Amino acid sequence: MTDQPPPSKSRRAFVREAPETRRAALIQAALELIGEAGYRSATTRAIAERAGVTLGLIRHHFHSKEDLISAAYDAHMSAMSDLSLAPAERKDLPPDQRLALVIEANLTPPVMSERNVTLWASFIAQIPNEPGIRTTHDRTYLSFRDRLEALIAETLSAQGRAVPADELRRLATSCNALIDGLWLEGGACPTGFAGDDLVAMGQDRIGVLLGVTLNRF
Amino acid sequence: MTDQPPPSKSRRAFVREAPETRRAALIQAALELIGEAGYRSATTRAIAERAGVTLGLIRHHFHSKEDLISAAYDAHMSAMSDLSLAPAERKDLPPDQRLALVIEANLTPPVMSERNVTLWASFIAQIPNEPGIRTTHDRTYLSFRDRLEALIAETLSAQGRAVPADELRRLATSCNALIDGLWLEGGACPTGFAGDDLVAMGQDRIGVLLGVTLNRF
DNA sequence: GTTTTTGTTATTCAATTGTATAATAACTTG
DNA sequence: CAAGTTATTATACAATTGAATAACAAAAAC
Repeated sequence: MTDQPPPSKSRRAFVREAPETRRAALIQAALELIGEAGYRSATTRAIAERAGVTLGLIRHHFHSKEDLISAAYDAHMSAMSDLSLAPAERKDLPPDQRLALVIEANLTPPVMSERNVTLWASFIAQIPNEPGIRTTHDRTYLSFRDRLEALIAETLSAQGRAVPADELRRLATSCNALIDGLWLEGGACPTGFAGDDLVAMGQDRIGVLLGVTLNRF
Repeated sequence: MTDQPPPSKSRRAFVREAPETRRAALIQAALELIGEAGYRSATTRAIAERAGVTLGLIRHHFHSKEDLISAAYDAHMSAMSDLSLAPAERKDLPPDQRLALVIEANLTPPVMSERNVTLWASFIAQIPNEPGIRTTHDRTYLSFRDRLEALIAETLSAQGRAVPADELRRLATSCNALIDGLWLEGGACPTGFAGDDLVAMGQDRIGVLLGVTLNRF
């Protein structure tokens, strides 16, 4: 069927792909490897093999391995933010229900997973080495908190409640911390919590912090 | 003053130390290096140099580098637990004040620091590689949560309130998550929060979750 | 004081890593 | 269809790594 037409001297057959395609494939390969077996397993050779290419392509499409890792961190955090904040855009739902869905998305797969905790920890641990990682971290963290803050403001406003800006900021920071902490516990101890236990806890406690009822939708 | 009596053939002078001393020195050296510049910088040679010995000693006092890293993680988590839970033992103080002090200890240096976040993330990222790391993580996590749960129970009980065991467990899990999340944010964004802002937030929000007043001691 | 023990140094080794360079071929352009 | 572009492969290289081994000496045992 798919017999390889032996080229002149047994050189591996290949297809030219668009740079964006190859970059995306290399990024995905790096994320898979780090998520599966940690940062150490993501060598240039392993990444290239996972992406179905040879080692040299990394240097061709990225300035260095460090550059690839930074790009992978950026892509991963963007994807996770989009996944967990997707319910916030559903304008057909009331804000309190959207908030409950955002919490649920954060505390269920695929956002909450052992793989993602490993990935996240691997990148955080690289902060002292690569300045690009810190920049991306700060940007994505503030972006998520701001969008969560907006959703909280909407929720409170819909109930006729108004809070000062600084108090709103503290509320968002605390709720963000609670979500992060539960996400971490669920991902690091995958067997420690039953079913939607963490989701119920998250919705319930954030409801208490905000003075609203979020669960039981 | 301290001229070295040149040994027979320019071999480095040394002093024999007790195994526990050397083990502790190597562990501390590893923790310093990982905390300063991440896991990658903690090579066997760098650890030995930091500890003031030569490379071969690691294999003499530990079965492997992996064994040293596991021991370092264990020692570090124990030290942090002791630091942050020390106020819980002060029987001269009422439980609500002890709880407030535990929260404060968790959200101020030396427990909350960029170095410690880097350290913690580095170890978590090693979980897929070394099974010993996961064991230590689960043990220290559950130990901290249990002791926090006991302190919460004491606090509520002192106010004449009793909660079912399962609800108490959820309360402890949520409070632990909130503390972890704030600790993480403070350590990862050292410039993002002013003074005791995080401490006030932690005490205030956990007070809300428990229905007690913890701040302003 | 002599012997024994073992903590410690010094050196070597095989494996792996990220990167660099040259050769090649797939696709594009005209 | 011919020439040019560049994505891709193949190979090499210098540096680093964790580990292994042998030589040595400091302290203990006798």
